[in-house]
Amino acid sequence: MPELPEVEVVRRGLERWVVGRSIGEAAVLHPRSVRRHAPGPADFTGRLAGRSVARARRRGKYLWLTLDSGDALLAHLGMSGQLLVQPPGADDERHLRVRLPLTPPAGAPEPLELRFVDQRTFGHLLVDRLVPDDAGEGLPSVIGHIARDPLDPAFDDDAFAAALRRRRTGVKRALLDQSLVSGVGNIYADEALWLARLHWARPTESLRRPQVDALLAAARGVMTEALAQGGTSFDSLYVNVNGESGYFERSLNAYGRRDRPCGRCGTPILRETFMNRSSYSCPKCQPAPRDARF
DNA sequence: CCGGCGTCCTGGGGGC
DNA sequence: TGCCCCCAGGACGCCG
Repeated sequence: MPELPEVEVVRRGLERWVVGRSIGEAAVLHPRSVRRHAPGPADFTGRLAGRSVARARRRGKYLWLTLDSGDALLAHLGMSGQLLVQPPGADDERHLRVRLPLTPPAGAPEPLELRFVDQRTFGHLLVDRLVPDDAGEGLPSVIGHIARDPLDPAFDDDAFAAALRRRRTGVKRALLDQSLVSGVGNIYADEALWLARLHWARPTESLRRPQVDALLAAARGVMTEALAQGGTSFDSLYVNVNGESGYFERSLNAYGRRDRPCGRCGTPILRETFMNRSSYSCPKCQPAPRDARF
């Protein structure tokens, strides 16, 4: 499940392997993977052909390649998406959805392919115009509503705290709302809440500023640590986004740990269903509020 | 306008 | 052994 750290690892891989190359004739092997490209697969392919890649950028879980046309190739990996850089002769992956030939810059050694592989097709690619954002930088128009993420230097803690307390909902639902703060998914939400000793159903309007600060610090800490561990595996030709950064095996305190002892107090971790997904928490360190909001 | 629910999708695993 | 159901969940459309 790629969240911010995994997507950032992919972005770094794209920066290394794709920036400076040109895209050839793309092949859309599964139309669902470009379903958000409204003009359809042929237009998708046409707007990429011959364009060179200038930058690899990211906001939250979205990442995009800026093109010399003023467009961006925007990607969301969903639950199971991968972007792989392969030699053109490599066997097709079982769930290969889109193939993007990369022509080398003059004098560069070998041709490559960028491949979008996605078992469950929750992810997608699209080509979109870049429009200026609030800082005057280019942002794909369709993600104008996506907030900055906690690792973005321009993330505004004060504005976040104020917006959070204006909400009338539970704190985990707010953390997962990408228009409020981006990049946080189910795993890092549970980990950040455990670190900040907050229950997922805690009403946002009842959070005091020190608790908001603790929550942000926890989210930043857990994502920075995951990034440090995941960032070690992208120096091969493969852009690593298997969603298992090694972080998961060693360092999770709450997520997926049902009935296992809390690392602080030993109380068995509780699994509850919320928003059609699992929430893991320590019932002692993160007691449910009386005025729980879901 | 905003909160919150339903929906999309596939492979792995458990139960019988 | 095979079948069926459940589970994983990000983001958007839509409803109240």
